[in-house]
Amino acid sequence: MGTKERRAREKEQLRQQILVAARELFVNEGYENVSMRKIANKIEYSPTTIYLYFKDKADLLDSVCKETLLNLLNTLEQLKNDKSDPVETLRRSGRTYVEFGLKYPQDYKLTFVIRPQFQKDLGLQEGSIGEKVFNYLRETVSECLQQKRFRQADVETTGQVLWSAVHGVTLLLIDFPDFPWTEKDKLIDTVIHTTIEGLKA
Amino acid sequence: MGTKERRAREKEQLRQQILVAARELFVNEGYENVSMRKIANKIEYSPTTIYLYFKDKADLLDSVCKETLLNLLNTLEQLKNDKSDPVETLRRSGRTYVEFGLKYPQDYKLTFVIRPQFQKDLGLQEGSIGEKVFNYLRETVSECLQQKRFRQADVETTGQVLWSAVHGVTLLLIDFPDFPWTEKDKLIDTVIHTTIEGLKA
DNA sequence: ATATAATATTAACACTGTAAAGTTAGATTA
DNA sequence: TAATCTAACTTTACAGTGTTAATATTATAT
Repeated sequence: MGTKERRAREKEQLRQQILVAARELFVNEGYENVSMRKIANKIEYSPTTIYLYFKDKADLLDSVCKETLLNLLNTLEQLKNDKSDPVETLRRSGRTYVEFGLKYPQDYKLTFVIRPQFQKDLGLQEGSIGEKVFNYLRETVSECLQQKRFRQADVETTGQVLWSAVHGVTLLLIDFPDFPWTEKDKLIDTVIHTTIEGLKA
Repeated sequence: MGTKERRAREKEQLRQQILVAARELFVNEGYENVSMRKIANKIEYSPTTIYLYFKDKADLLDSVCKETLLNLLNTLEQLKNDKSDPVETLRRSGRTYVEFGLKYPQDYKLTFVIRPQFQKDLGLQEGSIGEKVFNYLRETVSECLQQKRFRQADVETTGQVLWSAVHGVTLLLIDFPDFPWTEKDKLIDTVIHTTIEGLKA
């Protein structure tokens, strides 16, 4: 009598299907240019079916972003395996973060710019994936501080400074692709290097 | 026979009226939540009248943003009057930039996040106000480098690193108001201080 | 076979940006 | 002064939007 389970599985499958279609469209055409009808068309269901699986369009965005954050978290955590120099880990985490943003620029903007606009009060609350990502940063920074590799400072502020730097350069590179940037890799490296040197000083 | 001039003046007046209404609505309700009809209502004209003055909604956004940039430029250039320490000027410019963003958060997002999305290929091209703002940064950085206050580096990269830092912290503070930030002023100061120290190292 | 529950669809509402055509008032010319 | 022209503005219309309520369909359990 596993029909219930099968149904639940099927239901979850369609949910995923919607999510996949939504992400693909959001990423390629931008959140605002994607209509519920477009998503529905893609999965060959009627538009209103989506509302049986997601509260509204913002909820759909929310779910897509959570996936993105999970993705980012996994990508970052792979770095922590080798127990080398924490400062080096931090540097590589920074690079990985920016590269993640540039590899999936629309995903990045969806998650870190557009979503906050729609989901007020999303303060990376407890248990959220966003919080886990920031915790990763906390831990890495914490090690650097414990090993006295940085000037004395609190973990929170230090983490936030680093986040600011990588967030800033990522968004600028995404949003102003035609600006006469310094060679991209050089810029990213310099941003991270400068910030880390600044934290030592 | 100054009727022609009067008419031109009246026309410009209405243009300004539209711009003022648009800015006010964009800033209070967000670009996406403002319809042409809302703007039209506010100025008590029919919606399509706006199209006699602006190509479309994105053009309206564009004009609002140009004003914002001019505003920012003026705010920054007031700092350059006192010919004190260039590093100090840079530090104060950074603070002023972030404060500007936090004082008019919607304006800031409109200009530095939303506009680029709508106006592809806007690379702060020659003669643009955006370019002038970056030129301000170039000059200030240049002085610091000439006076050997920073480690040897090129003006462009250095400017871009600074921009990344202030842009990053500004947007994070705007977009995640509920995140458990370090005390705001402390964070801003630390971001700028860290970056500048990093440039010295 | 029938009742029940789950799932999907149709129709509708109040909006959106904007193009095209129509109107009106004021200036220019005859 | 009367006719014409022109610039400014409005009306109407279209194709699209997110979303709700009512309806229909399908699959399961009795």
